Amino acid sequence: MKIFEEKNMVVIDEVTDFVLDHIFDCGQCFRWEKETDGSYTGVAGGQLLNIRQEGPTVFLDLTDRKTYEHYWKHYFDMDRDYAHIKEVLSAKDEMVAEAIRFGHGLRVLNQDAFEILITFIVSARNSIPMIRHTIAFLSEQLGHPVGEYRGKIYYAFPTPKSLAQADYKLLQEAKSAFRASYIKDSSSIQASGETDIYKLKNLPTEMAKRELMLFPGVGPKVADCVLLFGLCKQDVFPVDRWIKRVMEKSYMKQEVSDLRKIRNYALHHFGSLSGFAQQYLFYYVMEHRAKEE
DNA sequence: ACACAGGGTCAGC
DNA sequence: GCTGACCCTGTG
Repeated sequence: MKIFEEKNMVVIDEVTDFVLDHIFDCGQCFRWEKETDGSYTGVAGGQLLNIRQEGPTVFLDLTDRKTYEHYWKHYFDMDRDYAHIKEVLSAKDEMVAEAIRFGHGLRVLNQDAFEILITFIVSARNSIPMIRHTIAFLSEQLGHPVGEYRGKIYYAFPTPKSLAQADYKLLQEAKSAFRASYIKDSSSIQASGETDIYKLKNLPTEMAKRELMLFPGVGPKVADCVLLFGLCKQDVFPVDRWIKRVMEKSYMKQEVSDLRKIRNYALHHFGSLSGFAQQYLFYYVMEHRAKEE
């Protein structure tokens, strides 16, 4: 992997195990939009970025390499050896091996923990297009502008304080529906400092999970997503309705109503790489769901 | 038209 | 431990 600056771009050459379509389409993030030229534009950590890929070469629309080194490098998890992860997981079973062949360029992004908390509270009993809509609306209404790109203004994700103080009317306009009070109350907890979600990164996974589930609207599944996508914990296995189906069908060979049993089965099977396995499997089943039967 | 499902969680038994 | 309700939108 080589990194250099060229024509006001930061260029990463000879990248491996990296495909933008897999990364942005696998359901871990909701704020990247695909442009007509195939590039993606989005906001993370209060920063605007346009990024595109031509085979093994990735172009980031940044004037300064330091911005990459300081923020985006970690965001895209560039220091991790995905070839090794894929090799270890593929040896576990044929189902995950197939999912990895399909989503071979997937990476688990290191996203902002508070943004992930609110986003996955919104995700409960919701559809992906509606989640994207609600998060975009809240950012436009409550987030501060971070820049303009191709004539469009982009906004940061709202702060805990701004969401805690938001009118219910606005949260209704955002179509957050019955999740409005969860958004407000969870944001209040973070804003008041009653619990600092960012400090949970330093706790063991199980302890951090218990703390997360004290936020209203956060159950076992959302907590696992916050741990995986926002707190750098990979020994988790978020079980949603899609993962439930693939685990019942391809692994446990029976219907399982207790989601904890599915989670424990997967954690035992995939070990410390469970979070990566979950993402490969989720992306695979989501992209194949329409074709079944 | 209208039932049903969509990255679950919570309150009430 | 189970069960139903939850708000709203897209789909057949």
